[in-house]
Amino acid sequence: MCADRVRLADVADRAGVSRTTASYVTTGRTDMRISAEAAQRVHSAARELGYRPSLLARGLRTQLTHTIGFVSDVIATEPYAGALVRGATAAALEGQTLMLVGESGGDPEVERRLVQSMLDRGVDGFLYASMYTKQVQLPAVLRGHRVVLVNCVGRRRGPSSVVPDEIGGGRSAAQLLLDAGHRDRIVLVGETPPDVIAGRQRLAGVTAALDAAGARLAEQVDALLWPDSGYVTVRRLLRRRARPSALICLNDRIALGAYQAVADAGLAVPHDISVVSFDGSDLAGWLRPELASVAIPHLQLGARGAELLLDRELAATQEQLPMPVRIGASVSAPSA
Amino acid sequence: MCADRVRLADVADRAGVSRTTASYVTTGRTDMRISAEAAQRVHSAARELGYRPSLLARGLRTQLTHTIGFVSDVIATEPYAGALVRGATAAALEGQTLMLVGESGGDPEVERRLVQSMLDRGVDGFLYASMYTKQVQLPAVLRGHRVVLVNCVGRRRGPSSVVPDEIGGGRSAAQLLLDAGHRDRIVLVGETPPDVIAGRQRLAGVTAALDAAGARLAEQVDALLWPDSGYVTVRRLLRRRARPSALICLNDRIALGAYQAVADAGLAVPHDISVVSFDGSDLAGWLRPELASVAIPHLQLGARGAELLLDRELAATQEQLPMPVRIGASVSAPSA
DNA sequence: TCGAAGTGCTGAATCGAGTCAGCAATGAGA
DNA sequence: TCTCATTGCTGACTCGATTCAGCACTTCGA
Repeated sequence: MCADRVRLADVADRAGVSRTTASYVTTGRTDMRISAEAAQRVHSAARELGYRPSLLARGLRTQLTHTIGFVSDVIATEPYAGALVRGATAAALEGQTLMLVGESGGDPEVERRLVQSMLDRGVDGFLYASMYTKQVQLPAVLRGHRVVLVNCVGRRRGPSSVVPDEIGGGRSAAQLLLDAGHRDRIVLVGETPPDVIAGRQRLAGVTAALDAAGARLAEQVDALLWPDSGYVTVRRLLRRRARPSALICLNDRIALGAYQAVADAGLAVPHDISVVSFDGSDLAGWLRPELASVAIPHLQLGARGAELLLDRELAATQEQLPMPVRIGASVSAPSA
Repeated sequence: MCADRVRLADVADRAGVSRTTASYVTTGRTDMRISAEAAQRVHSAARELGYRPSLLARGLRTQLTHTIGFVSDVIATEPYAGALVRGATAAALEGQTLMLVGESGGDPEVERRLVQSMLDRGVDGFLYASMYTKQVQLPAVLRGHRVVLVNCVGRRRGPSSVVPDEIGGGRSAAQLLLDAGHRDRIVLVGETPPDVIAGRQRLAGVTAALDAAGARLAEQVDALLWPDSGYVTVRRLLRRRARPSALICLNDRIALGAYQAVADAGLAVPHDISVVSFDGSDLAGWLRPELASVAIPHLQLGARGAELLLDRELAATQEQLPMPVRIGASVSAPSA
């Protein structure tokens, strides 16, 4: 590319030392004895020439490229999950490391090619992320390599993983409603399929918090994780004789549908019905009234994942990050 | 990393040829004469051993790493722009190339470090993207390297660039309203600062299309590109004696604010007022009625940018991609 | 005065490929 | 029989770093 790259040899020449000495100085090794004067000369030469070591050459020798791979199923479809990538790149950069990004779209064959391509480039490790917190089967190509799972967990005691504390999140959501005085007319809206951990754990957290307070979940109604499904489901709920006093929606898009259904029914949030939700996406802040939502800490998930991966000794840990509550005006005391 | 990597030497040994011959066969060079039989033996050996060339070593020699760098100001804040990254990685992968991703957050110093780090890793070129279509000053470190600007343009005849056809997009938006019968009570909502090309060109396209049809833009009112600003602005608009018959919002979030203001005023979209917008984000599909929106082709921008970059001969071209119209139910004939 | 220990540095090998110049065998033509 | 291409292949160097073993020189104690 740039033919006139400054090499270590150039620095050595200018400093009047051997390449060996120059190498020891630039890499900051102290186990070899170098006079302070010589070290100084090398440093000056490097600065004057604008020397930057070729990480290709260095990586070839040291088997360390200071580059990691980020492999996920889908990034773009989950609009706000870009924050996960962002957190990871930022934390990686902090550790002088860059990130190769790839998306499989859920296709195992694409995933295999992707991982192989990254290995060909000598990556130091992998972040393996999924967009919904779920249990995954680590692909065979990744076995034997440094991997940190982000937003997903392996089957057995596999590699390290970082996930949101969904149970705690569920508790927080329930607590918001309990604090406002809701007791037994609370409905959870959203499906909880077996492989998606998030839903089941949130449900568990909600139930636990309600039980502990002597309250109870009136019902769980299924809904796909999209606005129109939330709309249809909540509209049906509101037509019943006994209207819920509060809804816990499994994500902000369902909550958007719920808002629309509530408005259609001539009711108002939170006066007639309170709503809390999960995601903590921008959308929550755009709705009127602002939606109270238990946030998925995307940025922190990515950042912590990268930190764990770059950590010298990678003990197999399963970390849970807190889900902060995004406060909103969508909760008030139950009416009627 | 994995100590037991299969090297070219292993393949050569197994095939009973020299490393040179093995190299010529695996890289598919034909200018050196190799018997079909020997080539066959090398291919078999490579397949049997599962040989994958080290792109580190190859890159060191050939100055080609099949890796590109993606540098942008902000990715995560623009939720749907992740599609841009996705399009770019997909197109790059198509060309056997992976992408290093970095975000400067708008800080020139971070940007410089980022670019340098990528250069240290021997990237073959750069995609330099911004999240709003604007004019940028190419950072000094990038000068002299292969660069394609994505969603932004340089000052003079600089490197190649790919941007949406914002003028055409403006035309499309206006045409939607013209077709529905709107003439002279159309208001454009959103600010058009000098450095953001998108806004100014959309305005130009809208005006051109209206003029051509003998219609005219009643007014342009400033609003920040967020829902609450849109809400406040549109609410003020609706209180006037002469209500607009249609709004052209500069993005979907402003349109969301507009929807809220319309509902608050006891009016309905599109019966009392039509709305078209720009972005074509998921949000447009979530609103009721669905929002007609002129889409930013994020996926195509990224993909085309990567294609241009990987193209052997990189002539300096300025490409404009069409902005497809996302149809919706937010437009109807003017009432009153 | 001599050897041992310590100091400061360097030559040459290595990582895993690509690449150039040239060598040995074969066959064709004079 | 003696060139002279042509065919098929290989040895040795290179990319730009890291790293090990060891060399020359001083200093110090006996």
